[in-house]
Parts: sequence; structure tokens; C-alpha cells
Amino acid sequence: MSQITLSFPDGNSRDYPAGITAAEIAESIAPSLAKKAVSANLDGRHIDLAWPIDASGEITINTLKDEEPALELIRHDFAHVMARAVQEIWPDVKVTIGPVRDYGWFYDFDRAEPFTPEDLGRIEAKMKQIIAARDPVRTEVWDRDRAIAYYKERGEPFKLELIDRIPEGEDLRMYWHGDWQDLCRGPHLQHTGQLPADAFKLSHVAGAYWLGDASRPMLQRVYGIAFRNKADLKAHLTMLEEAAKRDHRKLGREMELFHFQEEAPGMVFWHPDGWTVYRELEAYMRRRQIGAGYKEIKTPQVVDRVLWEKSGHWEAYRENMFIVEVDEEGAKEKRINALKPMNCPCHVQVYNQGIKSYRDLPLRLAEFGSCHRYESSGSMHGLMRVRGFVQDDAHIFCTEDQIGEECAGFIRLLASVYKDLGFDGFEIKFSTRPDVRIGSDEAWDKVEGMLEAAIKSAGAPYEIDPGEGAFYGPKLDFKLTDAIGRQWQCGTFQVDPNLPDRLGAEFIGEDGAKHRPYMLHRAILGSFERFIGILIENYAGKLPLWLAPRQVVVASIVSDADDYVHQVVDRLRAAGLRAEADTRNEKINYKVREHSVGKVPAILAIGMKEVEAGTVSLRRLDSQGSRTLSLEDVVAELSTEATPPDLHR
RNA sequence: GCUGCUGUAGCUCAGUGGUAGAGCACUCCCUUGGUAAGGGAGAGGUCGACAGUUCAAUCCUGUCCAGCAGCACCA
Repeated sequence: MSQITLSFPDGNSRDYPAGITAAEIAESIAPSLAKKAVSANLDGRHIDLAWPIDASGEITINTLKDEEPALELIRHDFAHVMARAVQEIWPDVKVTIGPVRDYGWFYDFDRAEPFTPEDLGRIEAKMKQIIAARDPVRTEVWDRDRAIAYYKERGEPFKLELIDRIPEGEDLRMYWHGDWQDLCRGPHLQHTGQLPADAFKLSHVAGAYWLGDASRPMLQRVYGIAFRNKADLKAHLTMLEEAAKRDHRKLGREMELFHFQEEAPGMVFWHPDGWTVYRELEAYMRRRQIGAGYKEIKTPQVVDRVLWEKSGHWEAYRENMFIVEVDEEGAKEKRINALKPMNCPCHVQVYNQGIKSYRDLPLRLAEFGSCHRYESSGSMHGLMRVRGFVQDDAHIFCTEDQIGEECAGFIRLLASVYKDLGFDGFEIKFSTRPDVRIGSDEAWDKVEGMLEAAIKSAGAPYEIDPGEGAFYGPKLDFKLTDAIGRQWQCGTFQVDPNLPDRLGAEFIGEDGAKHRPYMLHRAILGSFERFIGILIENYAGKLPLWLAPRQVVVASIVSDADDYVHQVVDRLRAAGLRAEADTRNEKINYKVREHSVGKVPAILAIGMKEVEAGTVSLRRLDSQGSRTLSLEDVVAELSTEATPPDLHR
């Protein structure tokens, strides 16, 4: 038997016979380590303690203390234990797959009846029994025929299909948790007792298509969450509660920003305060874009199908379009229009008016374009996914050589906007040429090269998504990170030589001949609706003063102060602040509470002391106390803070 | 669109085969109170829509609409 040499993290190394397992190595170091061990890393590869090791290398024995592999391992074993529990309770349920995901795992089952919340309780109880039994985990490598025969006999069609999808020649690894078996690439724990029985919870059930394919059967997906210990689980549950408190649908109602109703699903009814936020954001974007050399336009919302046929949308996108039929007087047929689902074809129409010279390029046409898309009923979600929305859209018409500079300029603008709006970090996803595409490889090389150079000059982290570009050109997607770590895809930048071609856009070059311009589609916010949803959740409703719909409420403590309250409001309004008086016959406690709940950033309380001294008492949202200041000091403080960030510079 | 769940007052939710209730909000009255809910009274509902079963339906059944959690979709 040959010898191998394994080195340890502390720098020591020892010789072992080839074929030794990590479990045996742990035992050779210390029995206590062997007991605590959950898995090992061999040359960076996560391995099972029971797998034989045949070659020399660096080895680390993992325990539950090692968060990185331990969490993954625990969640994976929980998935198996849950599947076993389900099959022990309902033996006729078919198992499929159960991967680890954020904070836990899920497992898809084929079962005629869906699981109920009571079922989840039963499954949890059964899982706890399995954990308490400390059943050993065994593993074997089987050849394909044996595994196929095994699953045929047991009537597990989904497992057979999975085997079919594993490349020919690859070993199949079989795992047993006690007597329960599953096909799995591993690794796994040593025994079920290593799972923390008090640190998991089955969270919910939902339907999910087999292999993510809507044409395949729908399975019952059971979600679970798991951590290494009870405290971590509890912390996570607390975080979920916090996230729920930020839900923009809830805050939108509480702050009276907007509503939805049955008669217009997916369409926003903006209320005065919500519309104030919208207009403030729109005004900001308008200043930034004009400052960056864009020209603003406005194009029609209802456009004849003829244009959509030319642009290709009628063929490719019709099922998502709102169609508007009109009986025209004297016409034999109805005229068919569509609400525009995007602005690009209309922008080309503006471009196409008159003859363009190379001297006109780059031409940057921006529109806060109202678009409608018939989104599928299940995809709508508050402001985040709607059927009627407004894009901060623009199209840059330019020559091929100008693409790089335009891209770099766009990223600079986007980075500055995100920063102003309270988002420090963003990531770029760079989607490159797909297999099926138009255009020469030389043109793709050149354009992709320019985009990558622009990305690098911006210094933002990026990843390349090979083959995910459109058939006509590469694109960038920009994902920002919010205050609680969630990512949102908002910005986009897409290179398009195709639409100018379809719609006949051209310019006269230096050579006096006609040329096709490139068209760059780009957006920073994506849509105002969605972005405001993100802002609300990012700030948990506590918008910065410049965006807050009601910036100051001036509340009287006694009615004798009412006149002075109105004077203060007038002064604040004269300074450009959105101020309101609250002289209702209520106690100051009541008023403070109500406006705090309503996320008003500044409350001025006015009693007789303030009237006599000509001062105000300022209370900022989330601060316990108040400060007594002169009115002019408060005006100065608040109006500085209420100045939009771009106007400070 | 698919699976499951939900739909009762402006909001959050109880409840019942014999046409409904609470708290908050709203209106009025009392109260003028110093920084997160003062007290009282009142008004407010085709119980999501449409069919069916029943002597009788908000409740049972079906269809539809909308919302929620996922899945699929987001050229």
C-alpha cells in the first residue's frame, strides 16, 4: 500500500496509507476532534469525512465552528433529513432534488395534495426524531446501471431523470441517512445527530416546476431555514421581521404615498405625498441628465401597430402589449394601436426627422417615458413590478467609435446618481456575445473591448456573463445594494445597431456618404415606480429631508400658539420647505407620535414659551429629545439639508 | 400563466346557514395638555363579483376578479 503525505493548517504534515479517510485522520489527531468533525477540505475541495484520500495534499478538518463549510453542510443534511421525514410519514411521495439556498434549503416533492401548515409541524417533529436517533450517514459509489435498476425498482422517476442528466462516465454517489437513501454528490455529516435540532424551521410551501420548466409538472416545494445554533436562527427571524417592516407596500399605505385597486391591476394611484417624492426625484434626474448633455423629449403613448411591426415588437413582444382598437369613421377595419411598451422606436422617429450629420453625434435623447406592459398576473409586486410605469429612458445615437466614451460617461453619471440617492455600492454585470447573433466578430470584439475598458475605468466591481448579451449587441446591467444588503438591478446600458437598421436611421459622415448610427439604450433608475419602492425600503420610509414628502410639521401645544404656528409655517414655506401646521385640538404627545409614525423628519413644537421667546422646539425623527432654537437657525439648518445633493455642489 | 393561501368598516382583524362585531382612523362634545396614543358620544359594511344548492347564503358549491407566498416570465 502506497503512502501519502498530508499537511495541516498549522504547518505540520504526516504520512498516511493511501485510501485513508478524513474521519480516520481526525481520529489519529484526537478522538475529540473526530467526534466534532463534520467534513474536511482537501486542497480547497470540500470533502466528506468518509471519502478515501488517494493523493498527498493539504487537509483541514472542519467542525461546526467553521461557518463557511458547516452552514452549507448542515443545510444540505437538513434537506436530506426532511426528505426522509416526508417519506416516512407519506411513503408514496416521490423525491426530487433539495439544494441549499440562502439561509436554508428547499426540497421538491411530487405529491398529489399540497402540504399544509399542519403538515410542516408533523415533518419538523419527525425530523427532530431522526436527529435524536443519531443515525449514521453512509456513502457508496455505484455504477450507473445499478443505480438505475435501484430507482426503477423503488419507483422514483425523478431520480432516474436526474441520473440521465449526469454526464456519462461520471460516478454516481449514493448516500444513506439511516435506512433512507438519496442520490447526492455530497459531502455530508457523519451522523444525523450532528444537526442542531433547535436551529431550524420549515418556513413555507409553494409550487415549483420540475427543473424550473413551466411545461413540466408542478411539484410541492418545502422551504426550510437553518443555522448552526438557536441564537443565529433567532437573529435571522428578527431580521426577517425588520425586512417586513420596511415593505414598501405597507409603508406606502401608512405614509399615504400611493395605492392600487382592482380596476387597474399593476397601475399606481399616486397620492399627494407619494407624488411629491416622485416629482422631486424626477426633477433631480432631469437636472442631472440635462447637465450630462441629454436633450429631453416626449413621445406618444398610443402608436399604430405599423411602427411596432417595423421595430419587430409586434412579432416578438405582442403578448406583453396593451392593444387599443379604435373604430375610425369610414374605415373598413378597426385601427389597431398599442400602448408603447418601450420608448426606443419613438426615439428613432425623433432622430429620423431631418438629416443628421456626423457633427450632430453623439445625440442623447432622454424621455421620462410612460410605458405599459401586460405583465403576467403572478409577477406583479407592489411598485417593484407594475404594468404601467415610467422609465428614465434615453437613447444615445452615435458612431461606433463613440461607444466607449459614451459608456464611460454613462457609468460616471450613474455612479454619481446612486451615491446621491443613498446607495454607495453597485456591481456591473457585463453580458457578452451569444452564440446566435448578427454582426461580424471584428465588430463584436471592438464593441465589447470598448465596454470593458469603460467598466475598468469606472473601478466598480464587475462580472462577465458570457453569452447573455442580446443577439445584436452586448449589454451592462447595474445592481445596487441597499441598506440591508439586498441587491436590485436598476441601471442598464445596451449597444444596439439593429433597431437603427430596422427603422432606417442614418447620418451623413465626413465622407459625404450615409451611415447607420449605433443606438445605446440606457436607464439609471430603471423605472420611477420601482426605484421609489427601493428607496422606501432602503430608508425604511425615513427618506432624506430633500426627498421627504412632508419635511416639517409645526405642531401647537396650546391653541393660544396657533397664530405663531402659522407664522412659522409661512416662514418655512418661504424658505422653500414643505411645511404644514398641526393646530388640531390634540395633546403634543399625540401629535408627536402621529407624525413620527408618519416618518416626518422634523417636528416643531410650539407652546407659549416659544411664542414669548420667538423660538421653536425642534425634534428630529428618531431622536428622543428636542432642541430649542431661533426660527432663523432652524430655517437655515433645514433648508440646507433639504437642498437636493446636486444643488449643493 | 401555474401551485397553494386569502378577500368582512379607511386600516388591522374577530365572527355566524336565520342579512354582522372589536381596536385604531373619521365626525361631534368635553379637555389647553410640553415631545410616541386624555375622556365621552356618534356615524360608517350589497361580508370581492356573478351563478348554483337551500325555506333562508357573508358562511356551502362552482366560475370569475384581485391580493399574498413561491415557481415561470422580465426580448
